[in-house]
Amino acid sequence: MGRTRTFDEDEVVRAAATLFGGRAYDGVSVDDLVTHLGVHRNSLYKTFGSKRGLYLVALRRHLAHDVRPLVDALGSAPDAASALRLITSADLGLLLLAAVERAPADTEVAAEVAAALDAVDQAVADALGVPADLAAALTSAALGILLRGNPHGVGTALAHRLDPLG
Amino acid sequence: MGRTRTFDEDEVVRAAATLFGGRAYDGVSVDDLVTHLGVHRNSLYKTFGSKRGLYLVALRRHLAHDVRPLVDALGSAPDAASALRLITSADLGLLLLAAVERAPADTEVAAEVAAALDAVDQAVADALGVPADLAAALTSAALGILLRGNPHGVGTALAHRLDPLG
DNA sequence: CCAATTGAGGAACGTTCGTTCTTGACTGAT
DNA sequence: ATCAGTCAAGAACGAACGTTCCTCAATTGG
Repeated sequence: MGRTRTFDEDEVVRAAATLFGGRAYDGVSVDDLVTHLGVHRNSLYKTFGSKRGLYLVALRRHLAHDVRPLVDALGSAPDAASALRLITSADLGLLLLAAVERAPADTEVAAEVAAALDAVDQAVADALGVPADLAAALTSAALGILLRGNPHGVGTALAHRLDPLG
Repeated sequence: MGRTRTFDEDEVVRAAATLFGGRAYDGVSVDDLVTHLGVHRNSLYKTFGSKRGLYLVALRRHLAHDVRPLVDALGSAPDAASALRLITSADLGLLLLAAVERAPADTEVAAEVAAALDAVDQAVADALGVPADLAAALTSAALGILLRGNPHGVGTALAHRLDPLG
């Protein structure tokens, strides 16, 4: 039944997530994808429908493979400092970029991002036993630290001050 | 000596900053700029050299008109909660977008953004008398809250918990 | 071994991008 | 009144974009 594939679909999605996590959506061209992903144009469109289709799949993979484990780990965070450390040491580049750049222009992306962040908030709230708004604040703070590349372990500095919160 | 301008240069730059603050750099076309700014293509290129030239001027205007006043106000912030409130209620859309989306691809943007954030960090550190890394953490936290649109006054929730810091 | 199906390969599509060119209208100084 | 200089107006440029089409190679079921 037809020729066998020479590319691994999950591998392609993973590489796409890396590319999209590194620069803006419009900064990654289909040529870039074809070149770096080891998949042919035709196969890309046959498999994912469009550039946006591949982006959505890559985003969902990022959420499933990078954010979900973080949420699970947060479930057993003993205090705010630990939670902050967990988030700030996670690889959330694509989520961040999606939130700032794509969500305002793509409601489907916005929904995925909001759901993912809500899950993180919930995990923080449950683990620390703090109100929802404070949990959201902690998540936001961690994202802000990630945004700046967590210079000089800045996350740790805040974490120490937040310990009494737990 | 020549025809008089029919557009106000500062008005154009201000409108450009608004546009660039609302969506990604590549999401704002020159056509968009020409349409919304009341300046003609030719004048745009004559005045700013290129789309990127206009972007840089708009970014610098944003830093001078929106970030600088924030830094000044932070100078007399009595405690961490006040500082956080000041930052989270500022209009920093373009700075945020520039930091996440443009800085990785444009070293000049990266330099402007880094300098601006450093100035905020410094103001926070001076006003509160806290170490540099903690000040940077506070700035980062505020940026993270802005990133999520400060839902339900989340900034305030964190601010109350940070009061003992001041 | 042939027919049917699916992927690979690459050229080509129309559109939109940022930028430039050409033309004409307006202004101030000579 | 004229001339040089600036701006407005919009057509037009080549390049790059996302997408589609066509042809050939490879694989499986009859």
